[in-house]
Amino acid sequence: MKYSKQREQILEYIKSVTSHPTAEIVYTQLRKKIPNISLGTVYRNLDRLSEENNVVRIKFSGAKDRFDGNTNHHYHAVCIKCGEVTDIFIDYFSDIDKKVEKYISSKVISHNTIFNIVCSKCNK
Amino acid sequence: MKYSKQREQILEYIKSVTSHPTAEIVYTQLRKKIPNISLGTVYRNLDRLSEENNVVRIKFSGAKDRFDGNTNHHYHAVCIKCGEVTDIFIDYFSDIDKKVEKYISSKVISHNTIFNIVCSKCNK
DNA sequence: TATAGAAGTAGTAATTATTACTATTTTGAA
DNA sequence: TTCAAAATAGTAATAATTACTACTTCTATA
Repeated sequence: MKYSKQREQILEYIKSVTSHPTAEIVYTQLRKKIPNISLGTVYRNLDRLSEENNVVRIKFSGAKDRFDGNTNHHYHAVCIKCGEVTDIFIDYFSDIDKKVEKYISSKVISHNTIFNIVCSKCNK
Repeated sequence: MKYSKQREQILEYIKSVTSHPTAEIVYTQLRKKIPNISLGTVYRNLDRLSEENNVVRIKFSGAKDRFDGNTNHHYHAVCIKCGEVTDIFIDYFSDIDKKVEKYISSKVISHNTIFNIVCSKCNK
């Protein structure tokens, strides 16, 4: 993989925030520094960076993909009112994989869980 | 809600299978009975049926939505090789919601979990 | 039973998120 | 320095779904 200024800046931006931005948000933010960067470049690089586990792609059902610079395992919670995504730093629930494995008698590789919450702001 | 032959047939089909079909699969199947049914009608009715909890919409990350005629709570497992979706009839893990609730001190409404597996066919 | 108008449909166009394409530019090993 | 491989900008294409519109079907009521 050859160096590029665009990819460096994309990674730097993703690592600097905890807001789980979409590709489009990354694009509009980076245009402040690299005015003629293209949306395709952002998509392509986020793709490659997540392939190489430098960022995490969070696929939400029915919504744009979001990206997370924190590659340590954690869960995500999404507010059903405002859509904000919060990190949940708790251990991986390996016991539920075992339970399911027993049920289907096939290998369980992993699980993806999103918690639907009402965030403190929206609860007022 | 007014009766329609199309909606009746869509519901009947969904209730008769356990294959978790996509809207498009429902469409191609129903064309055998109602040759000029339109894809938009299938989408609209699956939408309404799931709004009214007569069917369950399963939103997979990065894949087409699938529909399930079984409205009793259960989990789903998807084979990472062939994409087949299997029902997992085990109790809802309410304890993990409580754990997360404690962590974020906001109300947890529910969680959505998909298990990534290798099905028995693909394991050979 | 006839009918009016609300709700539903078929067929098509539009939208949204993402990926693909292409001509040009950048990178880095020799 | 050079030059081919890899990356980019800008645009076109794709895929899933939703929206629109003219026509059809239901069904409550006269």
